[in-house]
Amino acid sequence: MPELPEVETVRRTLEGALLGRVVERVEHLAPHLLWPASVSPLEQEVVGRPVQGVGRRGKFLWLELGGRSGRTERVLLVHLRMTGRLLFVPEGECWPQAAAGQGPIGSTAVADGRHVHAVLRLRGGGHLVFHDVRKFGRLGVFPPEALHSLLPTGLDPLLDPLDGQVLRRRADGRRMALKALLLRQDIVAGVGNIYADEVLHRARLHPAQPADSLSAPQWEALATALRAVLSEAVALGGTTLWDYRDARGRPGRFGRFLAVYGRWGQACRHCGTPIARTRLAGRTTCLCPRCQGGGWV
DNA sequence: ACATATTCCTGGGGGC
DNA sequence: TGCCCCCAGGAATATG
Repeated sequence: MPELPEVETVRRTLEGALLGRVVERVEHLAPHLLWPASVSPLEQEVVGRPVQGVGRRGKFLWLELGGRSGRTERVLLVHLRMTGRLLFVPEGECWPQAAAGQGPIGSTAVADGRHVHAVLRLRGGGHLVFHDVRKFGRLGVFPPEALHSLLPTGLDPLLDPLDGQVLRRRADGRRMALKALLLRQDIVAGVGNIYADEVLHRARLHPAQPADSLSAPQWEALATALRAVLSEAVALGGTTLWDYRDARGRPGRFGRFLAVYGRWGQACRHCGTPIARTRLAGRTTCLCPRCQGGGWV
């Protein structure tokens, strides 16, 4: 599922493909896709505007759309949630095939274009396609000054300065389990279920450990693990377990370096102990009982 | 103020 | 083979 590294990979792919391109037409727009607060009608708000930039914060992604003033006059804000894909389809390719992606995983059941919920046709050829099997993804147009109120307030580990002290201040004495803390977008923005488990394993911290029980070195280890794991994942184009594809239909390559997520029953790469699976904060949670020991439930 | 449950949605897998 | 049920989860919302 797209978390920070996957969204950042999509952002980079789109930046390379869309800068300077002008939206010519909007097609196949499904009403359920729209954020209720989106400026409408969407087509009127985006047509004729050039893409001036592609931004990201946490798991949110946006296209900066220009206008007569030369400045960014609108943003097209996107959240992919569980199975959303933003796909750039160059001139000459057709979008149902591009949505299917390549490779062995997730390449079935989406080849017919059933799950395409919006298409932005670009002047001079090519499309931007929003594809989403589970329809959780959202998209909307907003004035750029509205962006700050829509984005998550948490620290983005790859955009904001982050160390142990900053993280501890953000946690603000909360007693909640570390896993639940990492999933909160108003504390750390961009971490989802996979990277929460990976980061905690890297930091040698138990997912159930209460946040208010961490020592200063443990906060430091957590901050370091957040920056390290997320940037390593970005460098490999993110993780594809099932559905994720970048904006050119390519799967991520970080999956084979996962330490714990999806590896229950297999040996911990660090100590050989079988990886355990449990349920925490309502989520499947994977950990090494030895590396991340400490007696927490 | 915190924690847990529910909702949205579909495809895939297990069980019978 | 074909049902039925459950599971996966990001984030908003509701309830305890």
